[in-house]
Amino acid sequence: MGWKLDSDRPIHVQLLELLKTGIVSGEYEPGSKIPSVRELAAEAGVNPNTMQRAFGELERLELIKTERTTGRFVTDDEKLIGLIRDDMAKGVLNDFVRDMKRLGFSNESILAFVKAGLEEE
Amino acid sequence: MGWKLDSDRPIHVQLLELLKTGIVSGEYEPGSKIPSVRELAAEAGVNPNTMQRAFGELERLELIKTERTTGRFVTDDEKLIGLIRDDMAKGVLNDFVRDMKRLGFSNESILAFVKAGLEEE
Amino acid sequence: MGWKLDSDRPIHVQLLELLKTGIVSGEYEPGSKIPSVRELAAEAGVNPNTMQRAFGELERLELIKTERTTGRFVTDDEKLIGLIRDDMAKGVLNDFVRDMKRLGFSNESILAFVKAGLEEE
Amino acid sequence: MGWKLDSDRPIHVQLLELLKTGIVSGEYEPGSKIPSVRELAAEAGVNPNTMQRAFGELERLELIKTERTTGRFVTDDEKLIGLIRDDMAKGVLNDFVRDMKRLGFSNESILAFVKAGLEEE
DNA sequence: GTGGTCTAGACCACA
DNA sequence: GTGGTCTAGACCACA
Repeated sequence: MGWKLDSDRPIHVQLLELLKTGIVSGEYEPGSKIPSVRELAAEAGVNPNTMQRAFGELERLELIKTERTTGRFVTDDEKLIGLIRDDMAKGVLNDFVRDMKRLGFSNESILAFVKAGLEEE
Repeated sequence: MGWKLDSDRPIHVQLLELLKTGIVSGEYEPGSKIPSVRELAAEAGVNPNTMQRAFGELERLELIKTERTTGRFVTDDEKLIGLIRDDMAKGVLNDFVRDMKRLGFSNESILAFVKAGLEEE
Repeated sequence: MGWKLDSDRPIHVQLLELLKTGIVSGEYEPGSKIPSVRELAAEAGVNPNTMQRAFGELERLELIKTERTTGRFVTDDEKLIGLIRDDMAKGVLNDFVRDMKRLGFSNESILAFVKAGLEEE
Repeated sequence: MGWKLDSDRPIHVQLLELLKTGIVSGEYEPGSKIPSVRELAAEAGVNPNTMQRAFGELERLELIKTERTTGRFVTDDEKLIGLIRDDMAKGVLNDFVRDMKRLGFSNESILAFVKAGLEEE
């Protein structure tokens, strides 16, 4: 997990973003145990309270479940994970399309450009 | 021209980006006159020196030509404009692909996702 | 380093010229550290910003490399240094030949004159 | 005659330089009549007094002679003209050699460089 | 009016 | 300490 934080947006929002990405990308597998708040806070170099806040938001999204005494676990509801993944992807896609249109690209040329770019790799 | 600046990256870099976008998107037409440094600086809410710096960089890219006492003009080299447009687009695409892969998308699924997203509009 | 500046040409251009000369002549050795902007600015009696601008241009020529927080270093690409030295020499030669021709000298007489002048020393 | 003047050195010195060059280069032929002060002053865009001063210095060098009622004439002493020409050339050469040495050139390499440069034309 | 230059001085990140 | 950025404001040449 790369904990690259900037000073622009609230830290807890950035942590949430990173944790969500970790889960939807499969880095933290469905049903698996997540490291403790203290541990992750130390890793990311933030105050445990801030990391705790990000976890609270993760929990509200039902991406993690807390089981007293044993710790926190990634949800095993893979459908939910998929939905959130698609939601995040939609955000990324929207930004991408917006930027391409600013550069004067049409829908068709965007698609062609992506196709060409992916084949090229 | 929307002059949305953040405090993250140097302002002159952001101004350069916006001006480049304005040119490659055709908002500033090839061969046309560009508003004066003072005018644009006031519009963007920055110091004229900072805007001037962005212009210096634009000029090094040969996207504009300066005529003392009359002002600055967008290059009429449309081929060059096209090249730079493609270059910027490549940057945008790379960021997009990188973010999508972080979310666990494969090349194929990225393409499908883009396709679906564009048709949906 | 003699910092003789006139009021004829932009100071930053003159500084660039002097720094380039310092590098191609070997006064600043390949790979060696260059004094800080503030130091050189004080030495030359100019504003640090102006010296910084000259450095920016030096860097664009790739004659120096900047390492944040440690300082700037002369490139160790001796081939490049040689190329730029020859380039500057060509400029000096052209001016010389132009002036001699204005005085009515032919190519042959210029060569003879240089030869005589150099032997004389 | 190109009357390019800068604001750095005294105007009359620059005028003298230009007139001397005109004579030693043969543009103003030995023994020929020179245009009037008024005329030349107008051409160069300077005050006639300033041009007059330059002429006074030219006269002191005996490069021109004034004949009352008929006007001013370039000297017909071609030997003198030659001496002054060489004197000016020496100045030009000295500056050239100084600049080349600053660039790290030795006497031998200067000569070779001049030779190569002249042949190349 | 236009662009170009320069200074003085503040403030930032990084190590 | 290092380099990098930005502002405010003055002044210049040119047409």
